[in-house]
Amino acid sequence: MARPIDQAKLERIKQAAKELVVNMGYGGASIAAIAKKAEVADGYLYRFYPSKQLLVEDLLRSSVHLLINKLEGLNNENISFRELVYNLFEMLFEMAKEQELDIKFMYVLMNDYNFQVSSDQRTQIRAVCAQILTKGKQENAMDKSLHEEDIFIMLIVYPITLLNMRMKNFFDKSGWNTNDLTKMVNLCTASFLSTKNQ
Amino acid sequence: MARPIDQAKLERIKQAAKELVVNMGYGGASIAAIAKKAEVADGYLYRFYPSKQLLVEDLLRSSVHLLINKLEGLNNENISFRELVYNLFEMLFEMAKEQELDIKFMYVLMNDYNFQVSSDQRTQIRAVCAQILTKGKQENAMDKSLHEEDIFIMLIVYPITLLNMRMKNFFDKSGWNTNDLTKMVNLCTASFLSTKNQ
Amino acid sequence: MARPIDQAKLERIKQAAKELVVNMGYGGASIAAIAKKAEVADGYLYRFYPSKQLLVEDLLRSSVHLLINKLEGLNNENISFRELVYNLFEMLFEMAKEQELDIKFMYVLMNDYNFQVSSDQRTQIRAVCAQILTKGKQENAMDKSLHEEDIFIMLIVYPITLLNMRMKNFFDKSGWNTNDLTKMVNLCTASFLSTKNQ
Amino acid sequence: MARPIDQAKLERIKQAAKELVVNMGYGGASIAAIAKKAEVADGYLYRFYPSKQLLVEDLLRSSVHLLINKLEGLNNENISFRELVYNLFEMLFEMAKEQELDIKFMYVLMNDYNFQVSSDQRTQIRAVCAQILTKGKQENAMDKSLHEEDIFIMLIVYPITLLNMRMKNFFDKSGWNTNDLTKMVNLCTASFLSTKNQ
DNA sequence: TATGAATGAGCCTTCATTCAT
DNA sequence: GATGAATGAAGGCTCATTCAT
Repeated sequence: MARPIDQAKLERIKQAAKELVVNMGYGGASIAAIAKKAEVADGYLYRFYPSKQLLVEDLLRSSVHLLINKLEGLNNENISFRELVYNLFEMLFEMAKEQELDIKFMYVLMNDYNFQVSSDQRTQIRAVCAQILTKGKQENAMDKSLHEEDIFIMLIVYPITLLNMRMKNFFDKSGWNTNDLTKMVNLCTASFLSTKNQ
Repeated sequence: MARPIDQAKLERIKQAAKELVVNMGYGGASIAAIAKKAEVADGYLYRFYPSKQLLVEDLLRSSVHLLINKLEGLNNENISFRELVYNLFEMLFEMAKEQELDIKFMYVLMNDYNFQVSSDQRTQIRAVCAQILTKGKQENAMDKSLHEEDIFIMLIVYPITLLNMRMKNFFDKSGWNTNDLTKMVNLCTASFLSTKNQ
Repeated sequence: MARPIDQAKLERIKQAAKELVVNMGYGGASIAAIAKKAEVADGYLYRFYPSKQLLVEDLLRSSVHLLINKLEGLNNENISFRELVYNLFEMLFEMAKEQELDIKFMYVLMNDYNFQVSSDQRTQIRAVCAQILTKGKQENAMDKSLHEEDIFIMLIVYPITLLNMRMKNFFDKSGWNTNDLTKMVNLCTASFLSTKNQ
Repeated sequence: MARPIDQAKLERIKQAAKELVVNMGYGGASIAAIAKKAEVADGYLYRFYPSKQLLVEDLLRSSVHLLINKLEGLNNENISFRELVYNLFEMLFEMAKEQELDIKFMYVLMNDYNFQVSSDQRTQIRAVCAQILTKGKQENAMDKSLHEEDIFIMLIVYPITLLNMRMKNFFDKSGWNTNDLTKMVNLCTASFLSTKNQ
């Protein structure tokens, strides 16, 4: 009977919040700025979220959720370990293009003092890393001494960091191509065979 | 005459600012809190810095400067590439203990959106990475295809990230020891030999 | 046709508003809270009242109206002055039990700075007080020097204040009984004979 | 070395707060309005009080403290019970002229939903009332059945209510004089002899 | 008729910065 | 030089009110 919630508005709020957090940091993403960018009334986002903190937490959760889903999808495919790494990096490359905002957003918040990936999502991530670790060891593609955190760093942090360095032009390089992809896969898989070659 | 006193106060201000930024985030480190911790009047730091932003920028610059110096020092020693990596990581491990504040401070600010490593320091870092790259290639310890940014990521970002994961207890691991050191050196040097082993 | 439904809803709104004003204060009684408690849409009450202020004013008017009615009823009975006082206090005691809400509501709003008993109701109250005054003087139950406001204070403000002190547990007393009633009547009627006994 | 706190500013803040609470109610006394009236920067009062609530609580406490002091002073004088009542009312009459704001302020807040006289001050008030009660009974000026709360209502609430009615022109009467004083003393003392005369 | 989505003014509060002393 | 009193812009958030449906 009343007019229905305009989902587009909520979507614009989320989008605006993400963009502003990415471009100005959490502090720079003021409620007023978000509302203005979303072309929405100042206090409107409080219809959906009880606080700015929780809005951003929810967005982080969504972005991480997206990543976890893709990760789990890849992990369930019946492919070799090397292919897994390749597909994973390829997926991240694509995300960095098609969901650039999500990648940047995660990058910014994973390192922000006020935020943390929630403990249940951390558990999920850890579980995937553990499965990958097992698979890698079974295929002899991975040194016995490695731990989940090594997987996490090399398969997630490493590519995301590199992509962000490129996006920020940290070393006068920007963009990426198939060569980068191959090189990174090589570097990564080589790292996992560490002790074998010492 | 009054100089020594001033310097001590300035030093206290810097220390207080670092500690508060590390422990409370940039937003949580209010001028009033910094001044109180430094036992100095609220407005006093404006004798040295025109704004809070510039104070913190200066501190970041100092911390990065310290890191660059150590990096250059290591690079000038007449040692093998593997030893270089070992010494570098060892140095970072020690910094993480003895200058935990600097490590954390850099970590917090390198990813904060309001701050950036200055372009001249970025150039310096790049230069050191380039030298290390050259050395590594000369010694056949490094694949031809590698680039300065790979050096940077594997030699700087990787260990700092891991140390921070441990400090933040991301995967229920905290602290680090010599085993970690060896493992990391192995992983890192192996990664640099990537294509060789494919 | 739809009228009965409307009336029920309006009644629920009024009741909810009263309860919330009494329990949370004017500020705490938000339109949203009132609407929710009344199980009615947020904007619905604007069909009946142009503003929250006017809604509450109307409720105050009703409560005062109820009181005035009872007052006038008592005054028209053919009883002695002392009986009048007794019946009046008894009536207030009962109201405080059966229409606790109205008593509290009046108490809260009569002293709230945003509200005032309307001047016509003030006139009515004054008229009743004047009649009681006349009756009292005729029966020699009341000193010549007394004025309508003395009637008002002793017959209305005094018992309501006492009831509220009891309800608020101001002096570790709560509740009231027939003893209190008799005592109050005594105190009140005695006060009206003031100069006689000096 | 720094400029000293301008006590006049703090005083202006208190005064402005009191005036606005009295004239607009707690809700109407916005921080911005208080600051403007006090000719002081918006957030300045937070140097002295941690919140608006606590500012007003402090002011209430001061006003009540003033009243309690005067009450205790009167109670310690070696005078008859009737003189005590007379002096007390006279004192309130004077307060209502010279500290009109304090009287009004107390009146408004004692009935405001968000405030209460603190429990220690309530204890003090009760103690004074108890002493007066004892004195009155010793002098046979007071019925045995009376309680502290009767003292409080007749000696404090009654005159303050009347003064406020006059100040608000509730019944087209304003101001007060010696006649009122005498009349009120009579009424009050008579009320305390209630059962004697039944 | 009745709903509740949407608005935006205004609230309390914080804090970097200025400047009189 | 050094202090800290004082400022005021901006922040997050609430809520009475409007109006499309």
